[in-house]
Amino acid sequence: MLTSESLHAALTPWYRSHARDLPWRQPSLDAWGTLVSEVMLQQTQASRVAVEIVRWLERWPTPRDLADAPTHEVLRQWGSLGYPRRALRLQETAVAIVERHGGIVPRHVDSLLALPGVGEYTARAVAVFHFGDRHPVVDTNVRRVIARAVRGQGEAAPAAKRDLHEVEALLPRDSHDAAIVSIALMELGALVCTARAPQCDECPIRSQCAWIAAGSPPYEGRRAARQAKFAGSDRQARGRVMKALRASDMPVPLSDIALEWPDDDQRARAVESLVGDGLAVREGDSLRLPH
DNA sequence: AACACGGGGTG
DNA sequence: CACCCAGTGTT
Repeated sequence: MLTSESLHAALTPWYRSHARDLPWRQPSLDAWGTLVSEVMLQQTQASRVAVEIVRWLERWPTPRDLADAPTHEVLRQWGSLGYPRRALRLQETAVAIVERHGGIVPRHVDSLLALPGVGEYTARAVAVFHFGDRHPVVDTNVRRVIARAVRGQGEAAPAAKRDLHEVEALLPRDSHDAAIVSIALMELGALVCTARAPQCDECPIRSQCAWIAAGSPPYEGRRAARQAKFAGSDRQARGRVMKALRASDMPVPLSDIALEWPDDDQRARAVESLVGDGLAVREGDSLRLPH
């Protein structure tokens, strides 16, 4: 049986001895650095973010710095981290923080949630990991650990609002202890209770795990949607166009873009959607990054 | 609730 | 090669 007390008791020493040394875990990191890290970590692996976050914060250490940067440089620096709309939203967030909060990252979840590109996960991650407030922080790792340890299921069901309440019920009363439980649940999901081949032998909550108790049965319930194939997709086409735009200091002729992605219909959709997203600007017969 | 949205790591 | 990744916004 797993309680908030037993969970905290098992996770705290495990986290202390197993936590990875990642840039966003430096106690000296400020709220802005934490926020930028969390945005980069949205759907991008920690190992890749660990490299880029350092360079990013050296270049734009404060919201004001990023707010004042040329957008084409922001998109170039974002590079191949993926989902470049995040870079646009991050700069918009920097502007919003300057305009609405005097350049200071807000502390409360509601204010954080109001920032572009900041959702349920990111808002709480900043409020908890930087400011030390008490909130459930639910990412894909936490959903999987809870699915197994509490519900005895091999994988997480599709994300839902109820996940927040389920995790909230497992948090210790003390906000500092609650923050440790949250970060440790995420680390456990990343290192031990993994999606593919969980290392149950190494797990600090093995004795409390409902999935182990049930004999580790295969998952029967409704699965979260699988991502569509990337190769040959519209997403890949967009990515290829963006890569060409990042590589050039000048507007890129559409005829050159055609060499990057020969399929006419798909290329047209990619260019159209990138322009619509504000990631690219048409200039005559060329395409360029926004200024 | 279901999709679109990058690109790379991993078994 | 299939699956997965510290999610968010839109429909």
